[in-house]
Amino acid sequence: MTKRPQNMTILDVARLSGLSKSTVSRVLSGAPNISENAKKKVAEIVAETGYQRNEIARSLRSGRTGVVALVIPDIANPFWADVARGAQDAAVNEGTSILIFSSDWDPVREKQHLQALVKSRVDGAIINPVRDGLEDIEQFNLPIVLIGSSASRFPDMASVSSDIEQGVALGLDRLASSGLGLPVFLVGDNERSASERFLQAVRRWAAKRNVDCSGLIVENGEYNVDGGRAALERILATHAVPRAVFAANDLMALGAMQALRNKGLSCPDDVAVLGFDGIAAGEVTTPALTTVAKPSRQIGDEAFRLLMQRIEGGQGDRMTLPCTLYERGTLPARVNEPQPALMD
Amino acid sequence: MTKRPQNMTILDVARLSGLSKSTVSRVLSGAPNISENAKKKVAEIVAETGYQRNEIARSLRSGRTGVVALVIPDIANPFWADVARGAQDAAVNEGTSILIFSSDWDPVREKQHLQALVKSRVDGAIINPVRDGLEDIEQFNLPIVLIGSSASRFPDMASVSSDIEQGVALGLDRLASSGLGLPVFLVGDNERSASERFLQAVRRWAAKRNVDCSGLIVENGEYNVDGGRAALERILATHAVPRAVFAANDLMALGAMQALRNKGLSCPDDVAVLGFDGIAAGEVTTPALTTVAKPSRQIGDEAFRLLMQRIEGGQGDRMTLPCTLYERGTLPARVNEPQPALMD
DNA sequence: ATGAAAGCGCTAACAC
DNA sequence: GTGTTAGCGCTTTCAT
Repeated sequence: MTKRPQNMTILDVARLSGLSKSTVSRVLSGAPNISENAKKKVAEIVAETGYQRNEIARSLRSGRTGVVALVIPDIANPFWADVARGAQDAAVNEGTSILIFSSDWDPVREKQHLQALVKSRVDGAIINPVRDGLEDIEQFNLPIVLIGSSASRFPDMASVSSDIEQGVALGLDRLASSGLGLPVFLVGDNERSASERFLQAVRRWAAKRNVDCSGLIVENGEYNVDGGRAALERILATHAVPRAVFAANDLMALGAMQALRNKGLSCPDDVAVLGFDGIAAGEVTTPALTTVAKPSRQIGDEAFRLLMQRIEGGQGDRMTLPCTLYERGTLPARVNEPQPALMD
Repeated sequence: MTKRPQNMTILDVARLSGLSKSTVSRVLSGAPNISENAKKKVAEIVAETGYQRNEIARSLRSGRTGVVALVIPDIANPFWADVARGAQDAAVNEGTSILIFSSDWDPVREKQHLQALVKSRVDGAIINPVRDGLEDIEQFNLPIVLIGSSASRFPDMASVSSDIEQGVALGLDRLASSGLGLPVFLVGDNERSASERFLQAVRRWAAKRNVDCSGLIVENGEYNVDGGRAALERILATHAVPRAVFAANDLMALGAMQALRNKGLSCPDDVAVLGFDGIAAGEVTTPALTTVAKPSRQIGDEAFRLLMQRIEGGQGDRMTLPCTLYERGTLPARVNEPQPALMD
């Protein structure tokens, strides 16, 4: 009966192999200048006993834990789950684990998480800040990569975000190509800065295309299906039926479709709906949701890579990934020539 | 300019407060028999410097990391994301962090994760095993709580799962109450044991209700929307159009709805569809998916609690949570009296 | 009530 | 190439 691997220390391996602690340690970390004999001996003992290095002790010396944190608003939201998946996949190959924190759009919760995270001594963190409260974390000079639209507010930090401006233009041009005018807009209200950036992109697009956007109809709502439904219902109650709805995220777009159905309005014949995210749930509705897709997995993937660079002492820059259009069934066919893409 | 909290040690606090290392440590861990003066002094210094205990060093001594692992097939699958959310919420309150591993239905991946997890010296793990390979982990006598249907294969381990048998009966009774006969079944094939349990429950129900189930039509498919669509398409190609489809999970049920639509079949008038999971995406389809819902968040929540009990040295038992029916739009109205519930 | 000292399991100088 | 030794930051006897 050999010792439980759990309780074996490097000292036991040393004794069993007739070598010293340090030599065993060297073999285990693949240091150069080790005799074949030592390597073999250690390998034997390890195989025999199932010994595993205690990573905690290693961490204590090296200061690195092999764990990074991912702080997102809601793991149960498909978009964020996809981002997590991307980061996760990238991390596995590096032998790194990911600690996921859902802040649930709650700044207090987020703060708790941030504290928990520096306490856990993670090597770095990928963060989508709910609000602007990054001050607490900045002082710990922990390697950080920002994701999402708040990146623009911290110009000196590494970040990866999707190109909202390009995405909005993509969507608005597509709407225009169906001969629809400016749509009404549904934006989330627990992601203020994201909404602002979205609307700003709309105005910029209008300016470039010489479209009058003085009478923009915008409704806020919670960042979920019910929020989208309620938001469109409010618009329907107070305005003429719009020709098109552009939601700043897919969940709200799905809600908008429900609101239309409830009113007996047909989509896309009466009202066109355009989403923003590209979540899988948009494929299963009738009609399927046409949407501007953010590269969610890629965002997670690139953010992780950037973070690793930063951890390794590199600079890690800012990255903007383009959006693409998932053409499905909630827009009418095109009637105009597609516009040339907007360039800055 | 005070020292960076990151580099401050308990020794610095000791020096600054004129106390000894040990006393400071005692104050910090709330030990009894400390003078008010010492408490005050330490509190001051901590407030002043922002000192934080190094959890890694603590872990090294105490053997506990304050981190638990959650191993699930796919974080991007809404059902599992919900489970994760439940566990997460429970963990926050306990000051515990959760390491999430997606095995992607891949036993090799899972094995990697399991190793990574014992290396990280987590305090315990909540696991939904892809296949039967739990041998590797059992030897580490790490506190473990199983979730999902495989729990039944490890009768001596703590577990929480949903009551498949009751859920299946619930669904089948509901189908029967609409005057529909036995449905065709769509089950996932990368979750063998779950599928078996599901079908077994079907047979048990048939026996209890005196229904002939000799000619059961069952089709396997990947555990996702496309898998469900393809599976039903295969059935449609080789059999008469069934009156009802019962999918072992919601994603496949959604796929089934797509297959029907593609064939020009109406749901629920031509074919009824019943799902199993209760994911949010089922609410947004037209018609919305009627489904037997597993208590996903609660599963995560209870699993975490059980795990904590086990970590604290308790036994932690086995727990089975009932399913409920989300009555939505993919079944025709009831025509028969509801059957009395099945009892064992 | 507090201090001194001995480790937790490992790595990294520093010797030889 | 390998062994010796001194910590990493903390908790916990054991004294006092």
